[in-house]
Amino acid sequence: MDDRVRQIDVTTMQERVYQELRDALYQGRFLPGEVLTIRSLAAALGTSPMPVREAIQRLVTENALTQLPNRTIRVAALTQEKYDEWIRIRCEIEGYAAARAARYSTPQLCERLRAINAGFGKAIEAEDASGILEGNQHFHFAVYEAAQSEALLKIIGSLWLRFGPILAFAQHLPGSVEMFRRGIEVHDRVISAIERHAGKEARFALALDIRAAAVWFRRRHFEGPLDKAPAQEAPRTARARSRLSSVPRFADERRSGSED
Amino acid sequence: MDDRVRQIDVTTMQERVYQELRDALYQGRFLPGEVLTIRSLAAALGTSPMPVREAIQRLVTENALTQLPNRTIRVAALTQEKYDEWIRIRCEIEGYAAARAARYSTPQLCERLRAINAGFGKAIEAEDASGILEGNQHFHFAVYEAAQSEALLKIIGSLWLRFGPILAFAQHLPGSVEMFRRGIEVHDRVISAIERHAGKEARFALALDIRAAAVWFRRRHFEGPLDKAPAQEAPRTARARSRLSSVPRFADERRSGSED
DNA sequence: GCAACTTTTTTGTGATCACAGATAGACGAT
DNA sequence: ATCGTCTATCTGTGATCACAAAAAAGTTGC
Repeated sequence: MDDRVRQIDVTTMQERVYQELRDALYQGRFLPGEVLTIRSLAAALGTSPMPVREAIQRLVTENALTQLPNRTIRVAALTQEKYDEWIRIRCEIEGYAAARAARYSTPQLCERLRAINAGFGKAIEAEDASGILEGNQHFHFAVYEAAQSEALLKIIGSLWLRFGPILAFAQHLPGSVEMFRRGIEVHDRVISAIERHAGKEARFALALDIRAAAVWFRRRHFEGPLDKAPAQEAPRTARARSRLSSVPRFADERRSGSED
Repeated sequence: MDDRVRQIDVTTMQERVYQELRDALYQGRFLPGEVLTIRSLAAALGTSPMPVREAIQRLVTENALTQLPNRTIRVAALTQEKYDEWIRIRCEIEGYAAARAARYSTPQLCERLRAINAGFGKAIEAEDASGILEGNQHFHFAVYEAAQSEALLKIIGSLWLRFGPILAFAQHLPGSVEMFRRGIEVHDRVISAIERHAGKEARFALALDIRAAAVWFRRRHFEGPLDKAPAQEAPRTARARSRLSSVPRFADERRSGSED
């Protein structure tokens, strides 16, 4: 009716705080284990503590933040066991999303995915660390959106939230570029499977992508030297058995007479 | 040190409010779509509005409650599409939990599951409506706990939260006893698969259990006459194809050239 | 110099207040 | 009788206050 004024933001303060904290976590602007205080965040955001505490509580229920018995709030820090646990869950759920994407796939979707993956490749060649992470996220969520399930997307979003602070480390680790470069091929596999409506293959390829990155990162992060510095030289090159045809598996998964 | 005093509850008010609301939702004490107001809940709980609003926000992020653009809070109501969507996700995630339970299964676990299922059967024969729901929940969560993944258990808990208000309807629908009686057999299948460490079978059987109940309920609830009364006579008996050997499927799942 | 104690500050939590938007009911004009 | 308006009430939201527990800093005694 009247275009002399623009639409303004009508969302609640709390919602905006929540989104801002969420973005910050996604992008790794907070370190794992870092302590957050309501008042200091409120000051930084320019609001009163009120919206902040509600936003924080929401993030605690999503497991993105942890509340110690002291009631101190920290950014969730993953032990190796928890890490493995969440990775397996991610493979399952995000694999399912990929399978559904394959069901609903269209030529337009595949074209879009290829374009995103090409951009991902460009960022890798340019060694643009944050661009790499962004491109990877972009690709994955393009697949998940194609699953056409709002509920699923929301669940996956809260899964990713846990890995944001950790991924921020990854970009500073040596060899990450080579790691992501291999990711391009796996992404291509995912696209190919989606294109052929091959749900099972899409699921497998996507789980492979998650697993490969997870195993790579786990080796540097958890099994490396125990210094505090997160970006030390990782001595081992360990290129053995990094062909894409076999799925890397965690230790306790070496077949126990069952298949899953 | 001093046993003249007992341990008291040191959790925060907000946490207790959250748990209480959660229990109420689980047990179907709130109707789907029911409007909740902070102040009236606070009065009913005997606290100030403060802890209530935080607890409510948490439940909103879990999708157990919905916040309309008016900012009114309602108990989440599922459309048929959303219902189907969530059921499929449940099959996937809870099926995965069953597969993991099969991996870690012990004779003690199977014994326990059989005992729980026997209790479930007793409640059915006694036509004890709330006992039936409780027994069913008990069985399912015993399986999920056996998956030995805290993270997974939490996710599943929030999935179930959405179905609490709906399940409360189910117990008043005619024919629910027969429905649950068939559930006993499926539970037995689940147990058998877990006992044999057959992950794939456990996953399948558990998904079957969810699907069978979901399809049954969907028919009465969404496809029935559109009167407001939730517990009217369901005219159709529709016993066709209710043998346990075939998985009931939703309309859009009749194979589209892909498998998932 | 170091340990134990005391004081001060900081932190999360709960209650209360203030306010704007929404809702419903009463009232009045047509 | 019906539609619109106006008012009174209710609801969620944000800010501020009050308080107890914890942490940090300072102080004292040996």
